[in-house]
Amino acid sequence: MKQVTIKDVARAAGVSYSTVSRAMSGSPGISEKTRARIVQLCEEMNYTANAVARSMVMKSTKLLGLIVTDISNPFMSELAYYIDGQARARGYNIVLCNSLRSLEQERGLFELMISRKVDGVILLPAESESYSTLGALLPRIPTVFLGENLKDAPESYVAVDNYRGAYMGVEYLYKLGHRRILYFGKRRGSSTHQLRSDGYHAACEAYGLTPRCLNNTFMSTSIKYGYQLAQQLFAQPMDYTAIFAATDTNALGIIQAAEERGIRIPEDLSLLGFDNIRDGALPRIGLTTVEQPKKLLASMAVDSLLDKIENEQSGYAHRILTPSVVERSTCRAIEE
Amino acid sequence: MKQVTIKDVARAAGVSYSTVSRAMSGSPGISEKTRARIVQLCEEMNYTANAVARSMVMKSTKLLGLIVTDISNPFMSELAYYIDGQARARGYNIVLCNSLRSLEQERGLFELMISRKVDGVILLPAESESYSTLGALLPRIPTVFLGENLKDAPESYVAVDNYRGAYMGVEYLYKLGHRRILYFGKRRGSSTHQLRSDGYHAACEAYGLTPRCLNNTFMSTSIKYGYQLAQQLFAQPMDYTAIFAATDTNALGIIQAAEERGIRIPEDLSLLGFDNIRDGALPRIGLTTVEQPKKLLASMAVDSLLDKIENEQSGYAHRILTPSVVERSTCRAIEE
DNA sequence: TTGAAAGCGCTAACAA
DNA sequence: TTGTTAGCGCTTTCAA
Repeated sequence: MKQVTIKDVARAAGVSYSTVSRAMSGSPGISEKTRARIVQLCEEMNYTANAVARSMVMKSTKLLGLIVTDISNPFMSELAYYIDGQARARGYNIVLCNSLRSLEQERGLFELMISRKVDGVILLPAESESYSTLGALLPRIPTVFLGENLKDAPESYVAVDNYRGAYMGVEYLYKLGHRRILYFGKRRGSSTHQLRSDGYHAACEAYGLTPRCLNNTFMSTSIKYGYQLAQQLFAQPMDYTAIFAATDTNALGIIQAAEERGIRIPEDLSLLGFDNIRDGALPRIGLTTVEQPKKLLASMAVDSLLDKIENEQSGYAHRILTPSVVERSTCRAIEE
Repeated sequence: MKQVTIKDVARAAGVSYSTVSRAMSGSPGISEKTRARIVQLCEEMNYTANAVARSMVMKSTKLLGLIVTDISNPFMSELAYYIDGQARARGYNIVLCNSLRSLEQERGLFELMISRKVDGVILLPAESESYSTLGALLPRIPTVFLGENLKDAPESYVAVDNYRGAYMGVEYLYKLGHRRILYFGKRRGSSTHQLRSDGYHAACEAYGLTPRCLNNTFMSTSIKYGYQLAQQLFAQPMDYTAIFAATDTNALGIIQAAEERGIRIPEDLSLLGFDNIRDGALPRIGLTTVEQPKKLLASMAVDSLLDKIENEQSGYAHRILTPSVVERSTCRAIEE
């Protein structure tokens, strides 16, 4: 396990170590002959440059921090997949951490990233409060927020237009003939949820519909909580023809509760989700939903961050992507 | 963005920088008074130790490489979640990479990990061939293979007992009354698949059943391929009462094809999976399956690796965990 | 209890 | 074209 260093190679080749460094890094000012000889020798000696030492000198680790709340969540793991691809294509690797949706943990991880000297961090925030919690830490390292809309905060973020997505969702259901649409699962403390809810209300107003909401009173969003909420809901008489779920995970919970209660989707009830997580595409589920373009979100986040890093831009950018409705089989047209 | 270094703090405190270092690292041989004063000053100055410089000196990055084939795969993202948790609890962070199930990529990533000087790597191999492809690289960095069974190779791994799991699966179906069980989706180039298939055959022999197999001829395993394979299968008359799918993803593809064909599960056909990915637990799916204990696999992989690193053990360990059957709703008892 | 100094492995400015 | 040398920010002997 003894590591071969640049010195060992230099000694063996009978040159100085700057020559070896030049040969390896492809810098100019070295004869092709020497370079070839040295590169060859490096192979033979199993020499691999020490990236830590290089980071030290270059003041760049070529590492990006990725802080997510929970990598086992399919929405986040899909984002992570694309982020890694894009980052690697540009010569960076990813240090991954889970904040467990705790502001405290998140802050600790952020400090860790600073001390690890990653070149920048992509943050899928634990809550919309994250921005203020992180406060003084933010200027110390290039950061882009992903997924959460920070409104006009002076910090880079990329997110989908949640307001518009919700608006489009209502529009879609309206055109299918639905007039009584329940909005399901809004959670406090998330600007994403707030915007979606606002979009829903605006669309209702525009189409002359009476808004009706069932909020999520739990701390986070998951299939389980969606299920529990839906159980309460279905205990009451059903005075709506469609449910617009704040997230796909909520929708999945609704499906489960409906199943148990003998409510058929979409025959008795139409269901629309938001996010387009992969599970929604599964057989027997076929969830119709508002899509977040995950690949695009990921690559824009990386590009946005690298712009900041490589061009040392001190400004910030807000990028808002447009969602779209993905039709599958949980919504149907009705005549009322 | 100018970084505050230990020197700045030392200057401000009017002490040498070794004193600051001692104060921060909690080493002995420094008066409580000075320590308190310096710690206080560090806070005020926003000093954060540079982990890269420390790695340089300590010859340890406190970083673990995690190479998976595809983090968006739910089985792997769940493992990654637990791995991060366990690693962080022990003071390490994770550098995540996707090999895209390419041996070539995987090798490149492995070299990258060596050059990044991560303290060790956890590898979810692209293929069973990975072990030999990596060959000469393996001795250069502590590694543990996760998920794939390396038989008696002199390298650490932790995996589930795939042979036994398959055996148990057949046993389970047998007790439900099934006598004609089709094994579905074995893929070449994976020792995991080979062992499961062997277990299936052994159990058939033990119970006097005639083995019957449909192999996956694609390069990898996914819902899509499972679906295509199942389409072919269902074009033929059905002379079996249960399918044992090599993986849950295969099973999900089967469900889809069955759905389209009007084959009811479990009324017309029982279906058993393997892995217990989270999607299987979804409403309307309720896949009965052989479970891999993911949390345990993850923490054993981390512990196994850290043992190797921290105790500088040069040996290796093989850890095989026992799977179990998770009953949900895709299998039923029959009388034949 | 504290300070001085060496050195981790590398890059780059400057000399030769 | 190549070599010499000064750091990068830190930890850790060894002396004081």
